[in-house]
Amino acid sequence: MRRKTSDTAVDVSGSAPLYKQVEERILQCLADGEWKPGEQLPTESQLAERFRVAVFTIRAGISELVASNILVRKQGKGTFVARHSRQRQRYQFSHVYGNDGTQIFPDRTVLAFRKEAATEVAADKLGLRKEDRQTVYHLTCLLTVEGAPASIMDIMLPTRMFSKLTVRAIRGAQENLYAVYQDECGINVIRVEEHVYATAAAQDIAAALKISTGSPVLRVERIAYTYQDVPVEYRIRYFDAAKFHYRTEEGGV
Amino acid sequence: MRRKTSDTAVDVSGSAPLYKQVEERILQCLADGEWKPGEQLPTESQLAERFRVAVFTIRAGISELVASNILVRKQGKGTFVARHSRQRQRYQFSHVYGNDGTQIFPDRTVLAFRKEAATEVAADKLGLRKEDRQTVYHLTCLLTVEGAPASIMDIMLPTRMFSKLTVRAIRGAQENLYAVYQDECGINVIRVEEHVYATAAAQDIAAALKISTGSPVLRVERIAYTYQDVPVEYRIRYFDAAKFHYRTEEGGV
DNA sequence: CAGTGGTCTAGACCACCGA
DNA sequence: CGGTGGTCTAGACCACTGA
Repeated sequence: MRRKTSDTAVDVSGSAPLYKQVEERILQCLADGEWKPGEQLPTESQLAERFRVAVFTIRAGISELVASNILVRKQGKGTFVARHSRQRQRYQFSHVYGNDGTQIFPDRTVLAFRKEAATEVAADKLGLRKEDRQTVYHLTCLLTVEGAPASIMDIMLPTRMFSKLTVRAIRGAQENLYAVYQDECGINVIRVEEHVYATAAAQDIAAALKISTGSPVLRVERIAYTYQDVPVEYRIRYFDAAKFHYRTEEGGV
Repeated sequence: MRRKTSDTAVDVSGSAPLYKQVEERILQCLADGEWKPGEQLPTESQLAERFRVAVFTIRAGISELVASNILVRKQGKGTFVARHSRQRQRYQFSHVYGNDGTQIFPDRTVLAFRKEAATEVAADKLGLRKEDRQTVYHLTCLLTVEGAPASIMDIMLPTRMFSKLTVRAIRGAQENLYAVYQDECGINVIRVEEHVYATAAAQDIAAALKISTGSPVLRVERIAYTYQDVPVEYRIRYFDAAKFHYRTEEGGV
């Protein structure tokens, strides 16, 4: 009598482990918007009852999502959907550092925000199908550090998903843009993929960064994904290579 | 009677959780060389007995080390110290991709291997103290993909740690150099830190890569660490930016 | 104080491995 | 077949939170 067969919750017929199914179910609830960023999930006991498994099994499922920064546990309070908050873990995905080794926290100035037809490349990166209206919001920003230009940034966002986005919200955002995506559009970025290229600065880039044409720049392309691997943002940033580099870490205790 | 006070194994006096202590203890055994790369650890029951905790607690500790790629579990066989094997997970730390999106698996040609005084930079990166003999093995390799030069690589290794290293072993290695470090010198790399710079190719680099002087190159610096954050390798690679880029991923289910 | 997640135990059965 | 890790249960106490 180890398992019950009349579960309304989890499948038992020899498939994946229960805790994996729990994880999957929770992920589905998140994708469906049942629990939105910042909100509290039911307690572990309640989830155990709902899914008809032991608390341990719920914990195992939640643990995987906590490790992925999708949920956060707060002892004594509850389990919550992670936010790209202004304070905590801000710049979670930022890998660009000053060449003196310090992490940078640039200021953002919106240079342009317009709706336009997606370029072929952008449509491809964002997985926009021909059938869809292939329009995107195109945001161009200048990033500065202590007043000096550090980077020029172009962002493409599918208009279909970001219909509620306003330039006002972007301008008002003090920190992470992903917090804006969450708050304004209910879109939760949970994974990013970055490609880093070394190039010589084209004329327009050089002008924006106030460096000479042809000097080395880092080009950082990013595709950001939400649940179920749906791409939501395509971003290109250029950095003056004389001042900045890209840093990663892998492995470790 | 939840815990015993006469443990020979773990500390109970209100400090870290037992499973963290287990993790720490295992890590210490690894650093001490009690279990070497590829070897099998005692079974979970045996460890539970040795550390005087429940199997669950052992599992929790081991799980963290498995997540860090330091141990591997094989169902039905046992738990083993992870190896930088020739087949599985080879190029665990490699983030360089062809610009067409394919991961590269270059061939390695040793151009030079000599013992020399560490430069100031290298001594710094490798944490060599003034009191120590600051000598390093300096390995220079050419990496090629289908015969075409892809990268020039310089590696600095403290001679004190790598006294058993031979150029023969390096030349004979088909795959990952870290497997050589393990097999020949008993040194286990568990973490790497990389810094990626965009630069214009200097004359010697350009010549080695058969590109024109001043064209954009990626410079990838790496510091590799073993247990307890001891740096063991300082590596610099240059790639033709027209053919290669650097790729990372973060987050995700 | 009650309720939450955090840690831990004892014990069960399962899936896989190799002799 | 016995031994390994993989999953799961039921239940306990602890540490933290906020009313």
